[in-house]
Amino acid sequence: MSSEQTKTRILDTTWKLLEKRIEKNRTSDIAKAVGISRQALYLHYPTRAELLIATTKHIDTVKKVNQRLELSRTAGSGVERLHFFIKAWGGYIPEIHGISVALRNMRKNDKAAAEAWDDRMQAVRHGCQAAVVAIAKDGKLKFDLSEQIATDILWTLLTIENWEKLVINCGWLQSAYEEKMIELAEIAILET
Amino acid sequence: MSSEQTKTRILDTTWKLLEKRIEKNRTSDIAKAVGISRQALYLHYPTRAELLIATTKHIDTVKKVNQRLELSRTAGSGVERLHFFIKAWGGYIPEIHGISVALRNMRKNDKAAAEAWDDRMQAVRHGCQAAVVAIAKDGKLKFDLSEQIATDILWTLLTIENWEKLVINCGWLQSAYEEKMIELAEIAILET
DNA sequence: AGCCAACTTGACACAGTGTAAAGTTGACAT
DNA sequence: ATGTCAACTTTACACTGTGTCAAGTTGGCT
Repeated sequence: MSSEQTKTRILDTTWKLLEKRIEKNRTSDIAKAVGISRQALYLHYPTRAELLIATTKHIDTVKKVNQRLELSRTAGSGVERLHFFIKAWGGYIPEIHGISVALRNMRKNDKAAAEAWDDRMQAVRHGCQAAVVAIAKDGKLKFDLSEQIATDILWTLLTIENWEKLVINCGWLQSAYEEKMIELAEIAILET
Repeated sequence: MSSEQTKTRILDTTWKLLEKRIEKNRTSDIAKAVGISRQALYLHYPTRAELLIATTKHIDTVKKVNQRLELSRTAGSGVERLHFFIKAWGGYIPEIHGISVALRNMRKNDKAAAEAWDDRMQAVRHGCQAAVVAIAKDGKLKFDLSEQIATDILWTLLTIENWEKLVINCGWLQSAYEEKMIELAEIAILET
């Protein structure tokens, strides 16, 4: 078994494991699920944080997140761009929810995990900002909002935590979440 | 030193400790700060979760949270009630932020902590619901929103996580947070 | 035959929580 | 003044999960 093959198996297994049962996250559980020893796992990913970060990147590659977000870049208007972005990111959240919980839970203890999480959130913020800038260019941004404040609001609305609250706690359908988020984002930052 | 006096000292110290430095949360740190041995701490609060939960209740008592929320109950209109509630709860978040971080961090491992946290969030939800019901009674609720959906939205807007994002991450002033939340809540659930 | 990469087994260090047990101290009751 | 009791101390240890260390196995390649 080549090192690369095993690494891929590890990432796929970690992904699947985190996707369903949120418990049984320990390195020993993951190793068992992959079918290798815990030490072999450490051979490939020296810390739990690195494993989770690699898994996140793996999911991004497989799910082609960049390609999804590409759509919003080609949008004609700022408002259209906002729609595409919310659908792309909002629709991506369910795919990364499992791993995001694991990564988030490590933040308090692990600096590397905290940085990886923050990086990801900054990437989302950039997406929000791009939509806001496009809207401002169209003259559609609410008159009393700076681009920064509008970005703050959009970024806050679109957190994974808010998705969790609405879809998991409140039982909203994914489609309802996406529609409502678009509606809320619009009334929050667009001039009517 | 009577047991009650010591318990109060423990709760006050835990409160102060969590208010500033978020690190140095360990039972040994708390005991040291109180000036007693770690075992004496366990004598009064047998688990960390119980200590944190007791601290939360202690803060509620000292800060008279019920009294604050009372105001919104005496409001004339539904909209007024919404304002009072957002100001009361939104203004309370900074007071409990430290302890809320600690309690939240325990959720994944500790059932008692998870329940205490969820209880608290349910209490907030009830406040949101009461405002929504009052607004609906005035005929001011958005026509396409059920009371439940409106409550979900309000509840989600007013999470501690969103406060953190805006006030801590984005650097908003507390006053800006409160004003913006009132504005957002209004445009999200009120019929214009 | 010899080598090397991928793996295994087993032991152990470390942090933080919680338990157990034996000893100290000071107030208060008789 | 003596005994008792509650509040506390010190010391030691169990447990979980992460990460380290070291020695051994296995199978393919040259």
